[in-house]
Amino acid sequence: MSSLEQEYRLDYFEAEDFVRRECSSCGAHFWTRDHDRELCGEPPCEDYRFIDDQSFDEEYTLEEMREAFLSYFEDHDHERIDPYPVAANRWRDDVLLTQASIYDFQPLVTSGQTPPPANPLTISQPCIRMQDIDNVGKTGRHTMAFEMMAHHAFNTREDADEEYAYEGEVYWKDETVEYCDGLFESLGADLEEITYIEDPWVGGGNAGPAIEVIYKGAELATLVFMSMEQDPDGEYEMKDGNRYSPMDTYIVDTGYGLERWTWMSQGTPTVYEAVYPEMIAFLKEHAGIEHTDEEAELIHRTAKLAGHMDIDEAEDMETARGEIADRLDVSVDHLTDLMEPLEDIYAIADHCRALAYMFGDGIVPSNVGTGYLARMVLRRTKRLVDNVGVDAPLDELVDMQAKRLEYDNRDTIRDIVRTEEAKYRETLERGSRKVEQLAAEYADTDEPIPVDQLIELYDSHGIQPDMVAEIAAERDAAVEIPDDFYSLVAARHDDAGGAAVDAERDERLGDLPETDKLYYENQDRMEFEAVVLDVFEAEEGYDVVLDQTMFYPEGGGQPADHGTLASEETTAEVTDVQIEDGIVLHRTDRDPGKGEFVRGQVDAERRRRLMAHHTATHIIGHATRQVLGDHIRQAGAQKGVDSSRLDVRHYERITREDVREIERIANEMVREDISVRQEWPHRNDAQEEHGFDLYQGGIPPGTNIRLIHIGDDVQACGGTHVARTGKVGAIKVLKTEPVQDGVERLVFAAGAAAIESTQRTEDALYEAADVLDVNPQEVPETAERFFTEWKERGKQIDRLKDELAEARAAAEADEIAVGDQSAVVQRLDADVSELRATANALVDDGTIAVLGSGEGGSAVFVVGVPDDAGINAGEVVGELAGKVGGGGGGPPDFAQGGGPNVDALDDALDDAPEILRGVLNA
RNA sequence: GGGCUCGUAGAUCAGUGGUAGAUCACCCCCCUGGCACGGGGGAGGCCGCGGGUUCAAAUCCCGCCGAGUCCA
Repeated sequence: MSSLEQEYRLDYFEAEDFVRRECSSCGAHFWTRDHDRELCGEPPCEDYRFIDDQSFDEEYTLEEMREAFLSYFEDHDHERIDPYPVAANRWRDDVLLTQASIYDFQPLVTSGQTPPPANPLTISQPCIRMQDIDNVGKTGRHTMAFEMMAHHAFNTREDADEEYAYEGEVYWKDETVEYCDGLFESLGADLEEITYIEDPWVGGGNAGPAIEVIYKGAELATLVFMSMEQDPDGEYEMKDGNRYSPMDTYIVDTGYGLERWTWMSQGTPTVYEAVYPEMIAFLKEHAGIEHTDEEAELIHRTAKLAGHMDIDEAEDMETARGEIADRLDVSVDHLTDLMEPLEDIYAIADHCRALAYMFGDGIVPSNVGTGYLARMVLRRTKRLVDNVGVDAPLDELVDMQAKRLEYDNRDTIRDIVRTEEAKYRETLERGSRKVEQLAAEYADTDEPIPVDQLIELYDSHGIQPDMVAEIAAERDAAVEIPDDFYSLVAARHDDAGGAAVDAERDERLGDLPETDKLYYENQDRMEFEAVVLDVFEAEEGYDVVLDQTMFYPEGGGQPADHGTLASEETTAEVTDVQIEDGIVLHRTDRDPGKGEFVRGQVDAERRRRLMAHHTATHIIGHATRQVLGDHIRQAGAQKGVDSSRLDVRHYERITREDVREIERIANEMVREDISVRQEWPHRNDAQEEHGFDLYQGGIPPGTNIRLIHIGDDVQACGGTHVARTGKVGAIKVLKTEPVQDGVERLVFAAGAAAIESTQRTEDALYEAADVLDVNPQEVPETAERFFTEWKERGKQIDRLKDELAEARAAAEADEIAVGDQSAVVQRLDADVSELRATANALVDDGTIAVLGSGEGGSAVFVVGVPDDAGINAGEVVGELAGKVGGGGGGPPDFAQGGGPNVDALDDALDDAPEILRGVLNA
């Protein structure tokens, strides 16, 4: 094992006369110009020393600091790059939110498959980190939403075996530290105060040496030198216990917290007051928070110690607050009363900024993925707003941040917030009713509401246990919340994850050249000639590799082409086509023979339908965005021969009116017969010109990417398309359905399939009209009338049955005596409800009723007994039913039963008087 | 993507194999000068849809549709 210590002995440190020291408090190693320094400088080893103090030459606003940073690096040969969305799942599927600037370049750039947009580059990337959520507002420095300013350089080793999308070294550790130092100097910082702490970094399968940069008690930057990857045989063991070895690419990954730097320059009590002072002032005013001079002074003194209110470091919040109160010599209660409303307000401002980023970048609230995170943040914010009593609507608060961040979809953002708030309100109302019921149930007992009830309320109904306690208290019911509540919830979600292992692939594939893709050269040609390079035997049939092909392999939601491969001797059917590492595999039923010349013929009708549907998918997406708003983004798509579907992110159900409008716009695009253009620009140029919305179906690798233009609509797309929109013929939306909360599916048909589906719908309508014997237009009205009449008749029949039953009961039936009571035993073949009604009528007259029916292929009994007759109807029915091979039962005064043996019905009824007497005597 | 909860009158819900209920809202009547309240009466249900088990299913089982919620 080798140590990383050597990695930190930089020439720059040497030249600038730094010394390496060990912190006397935490033991960390750090570099400093101050040769007498004992402490590393980071809380909890030291307090904040910049509050109410001038730490740079000037005070900066957030915008000014961002500009100062970016222009410093521009002046030092870095290219400025526009920020990426906060929804990182738009270009990678391993994470949900952008948590650092390097996320923008993972995995394609960091692995060397794709060139960076510039090298070196500088950026200020909005980020959202949920893991610090409990610290937000309390420490004075934690935020959920922040901008990570950064400078990145992407390097490859001289002796790298493979080729990468960038070459050689731009710069490495010495220059990185020098830039950082230089930035401090340009702002007028006291360089003696800076400490560079050695803190190796590990994450996401990569690792490397790293340096934390501390100034006056605050961590202002992290300089990461990503240069190793996980490797069981690696020479370095890192703090996660895994082994790592050097990689061919090595990357400068820095992070400078914009908010911290701004705060440092201003020396305000908290970062929040430095970053969005107007919003804090607004919230204070609308929550009615005012402070005396004395209180304001105490808040200032508290702020300098707030670094200790870190739940990751402190045992718990109350203890931490207590320690601070001790040091300030005030009572904990006083301090808590003073600080808590402020902490809530800080958190609200921060959360609103996070929400503005999320909704501004097109995240739609949902029960899954990023949408779920957005929902959680919104609900948490709503609770804080209600808790501290801010008398302004939440959508206005979020809008304040959206305006500051210069989003232009602010109306949609407000709409989403309002919709989501309403949903939350309903959830709360539903939940409150449930809790009130439970509370009422347990209020009478001495028992508290059981924990498993609390878990269910949270897990299934979204009600926080403290909310349960609040409501229960009003109903005088007790609640005990266990400390490990959330781990109990987690225990209900035990995973039994089974990962399927892919079979190893034949090595021969690796030696074959990439297949020439003729389907991009001419999307209308269906015939071609090729040489069979190799044939693999598959489980069913063969996988044929050609030097070139017209067959489109399954991908981008477009199914594979079908067709034939014909050689001199044989014709093979192609039933599936896949692509692996650029090599197209044709699945066939026969072996065409390695080395043979073959003539390929693509099933033209199938391909034309798929092309029409693929082009139609782009058109429908474009039309949907126009109708529903710019936030509309593809969440998935599947093309087919008879219909296709497009899943889009949207926060409401798509209405019938929306569908009509989407269809209208889509078909207008078809009628305009717009040309469908493809091009292969450099990815950086494409992204520069069209932005991130290019990547509706994911981000393709490579230096150049394929774009499909349909009028204003531009998408990165690998599928095959018709040449002009007119070829699509017609587009018919067949239905819309919710796939999950926040995702709506549009199912539609194009071209011939559109006509066919319309015909099927019409056929159904005509058939219905035929049955009702009316015109198709009259079907809805007629159906409604029939349905109403049908219900009326049901009621009429019920009434008549009652009347009939009474009439039957009143009629002179053969009464027999059972003890001193009379009974009627009768067979009347009618349905159960009629028997019941008759029995009820007889019982009302004070007569025991034993009725049997053989209708419907089985024997049925109903036995009714007047009150205090001394006969259990259930027992009678039981015995009767036994005689027809079945069973029965019911309450003592009214029982039903039966059995399959209808032939024995009359005999059973003959025995009824005896049974009645027997039961009476028992 | 996975787990859990729920679909019964216009609304909110009870009913957990044996005659579909309550409260509010609605309609009519009584009480009142009028309103609120109060009293009496009435109307309103494919018990989400489809299958299965059973003599019998709102109730049990399976599938689907829909709503909600927690987790990744």
